[in-house]
Amino acid sequence: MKISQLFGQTLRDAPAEAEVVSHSLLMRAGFIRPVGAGIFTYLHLAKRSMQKIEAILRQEMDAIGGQEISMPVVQPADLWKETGRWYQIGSEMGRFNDRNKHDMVLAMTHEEVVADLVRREVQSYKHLPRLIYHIQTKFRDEPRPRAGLIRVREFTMKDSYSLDTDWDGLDKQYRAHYQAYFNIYHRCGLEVLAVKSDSGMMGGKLAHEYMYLTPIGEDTLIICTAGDYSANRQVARFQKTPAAPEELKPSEKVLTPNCKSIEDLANFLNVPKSKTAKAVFFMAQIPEGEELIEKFIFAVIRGDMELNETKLANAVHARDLRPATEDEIKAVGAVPGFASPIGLAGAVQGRPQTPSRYPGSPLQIVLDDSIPSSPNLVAGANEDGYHLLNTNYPRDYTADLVTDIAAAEEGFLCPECGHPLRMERGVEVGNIFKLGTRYSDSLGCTFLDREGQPKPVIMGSYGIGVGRLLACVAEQYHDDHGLVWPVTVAPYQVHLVLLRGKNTPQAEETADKLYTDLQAAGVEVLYDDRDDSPGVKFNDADLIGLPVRLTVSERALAQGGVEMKLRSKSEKIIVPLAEMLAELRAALAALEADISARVTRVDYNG
RNA sequence: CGGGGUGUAGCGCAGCUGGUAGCGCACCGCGUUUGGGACGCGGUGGUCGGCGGUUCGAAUCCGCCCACCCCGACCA
Repeated sequence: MKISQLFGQTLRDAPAEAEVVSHSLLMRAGFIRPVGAGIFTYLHLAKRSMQKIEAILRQEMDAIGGQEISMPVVQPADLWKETGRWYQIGSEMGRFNDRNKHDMVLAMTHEEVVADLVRREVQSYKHLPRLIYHIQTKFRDEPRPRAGLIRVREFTMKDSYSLDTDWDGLDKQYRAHYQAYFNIYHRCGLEVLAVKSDSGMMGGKLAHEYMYLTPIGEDTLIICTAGDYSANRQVARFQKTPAAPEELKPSEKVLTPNCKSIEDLANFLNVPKSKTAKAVFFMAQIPEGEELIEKFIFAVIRGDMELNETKLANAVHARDLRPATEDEIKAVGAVPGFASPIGLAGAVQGRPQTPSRYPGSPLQIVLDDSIPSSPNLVAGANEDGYHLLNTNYPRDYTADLVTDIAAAEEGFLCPECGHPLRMERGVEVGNIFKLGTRYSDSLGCTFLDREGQPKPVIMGSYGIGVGRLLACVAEQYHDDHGLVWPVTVAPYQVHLVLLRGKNTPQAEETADKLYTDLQAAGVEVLYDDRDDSPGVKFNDADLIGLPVRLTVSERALAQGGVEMKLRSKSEKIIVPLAEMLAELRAALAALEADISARVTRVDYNG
């Protein structure tokens, strides 16, 4: 491609809204252009890079037995009604009516269509296992698109779906993806970490997210400093510091004016926060059969820890969780700032464990598992200005559920080895899910086993966002002058710069010939044949960031050849024309070898 | 959805004590330049986000709306 012919141009200044470096550089280098919030046009350079990534995706998917298909972006809503997600998913799903007023869905993922396909095609265990995948556009009406290609509304994703007769088969395909995904990222030069994650709206059993660690990431990760454990903070476990055993003391009401926070309370009573119980209130939407029931969730956690909403939502099987309003808190008989389960109807000893006849919403009391093992805690008295000393579970109150609902923090201890945990930010560049029978059950994907018995197909789903991956590579590979693409992702391999001589046409003729010769030899060349000054051309070359730069000029020819320079290095060498192709191939091969060396076996962290 | 911010030429910005819009870059033409974003001369390009109001007169003041960005909520 000649730059003089290239559609679009580089920008000297990035648009003011581009805050993260990948967004800014991809804009300036002429890779992407915004169309709307979270919606981009990919210009030729970006398109080529994405095609490189897609080729890697195809190779790695094919290598683990995948077969590529293509499923539609526009789908009838009926399928989504069958799985219930039409109702579960909120406004992030693009919906519209076709001309016959039928509800239609813009694909935000493809489980429904896959499952529908599977129930039509798979009848026998002989049809399994299979792995199908496609690379397709998806639309999610994200509440807040941001950071250029990192979080967009319309994007291209590779998603694959494994189909198995049993859980061992799923595990096998899951592990195959686990490694294949590392291969994909490593071949793109990207350093990632696989962490255990919440299975969220996908449902399912086990999930990993692949994280590119960066401060601009939206996810918070908990990572063991000794390397034993890593997880998304949403599901991260940790070792809770046990409370010292004590005799249970009788509870006692004390005046605690204006002590509405744990901080105030601990200071006022001069006790550590770990000797207090903190109450947090939510309204949860919980599916019961066909219906959604709203429940008041009364969560209690030791005062030295914070509540983890994802853990709580999972514990009560809530579809949606929001903080309760002050009125809703009062309606269950609790006093905000001075609340505890003690004395609440439904929490009193001897009462039924699942109170439902309460004014307002049904009440569910959930204790963090730190509470039963911590004696003599200070808790609210449900009376303005008063707390109770020495409250003890289950002596003083009951709960519906005791489980881990605590949020991991920097410095907490690793659940595996006890070393301190650290927190990092990351961008999720892919994920793998053991779906199990979530979609097989709701859409009726069954096969007949050897005994002729119907069994549900066991599914897994696995996704990688192509544009986000590209953006993360740009985040990892750039310098002050621009992008520095890994050779495997670069839109072209070589940036050929012509500096026209003022006296003779020799440089131009040489560059033109080199351009056609390299192309004929199968080298991908971007040829800067423009009539611009050297500064402009070099700066653009640095900005676009192709791995190898060749400069044809009178000066270089006078020195006996063409100048070759790697984008990632500062050294320049003069290569005689006769050796150019061989030298170039060697340089590219060396770059490829650097990448290949990164593609290694990764231990499965299940 | 809550909080904050910004909308003036393709991009970056000024103009905002009201008087019919400007700078740099980019772009077009001519000439000079040619190894790190060159220079001269001459040009093109804007319903000042939209609608309504105040006023003799609105980019500027007021109201409503929209878009975009940031923080949070949310998020396979």
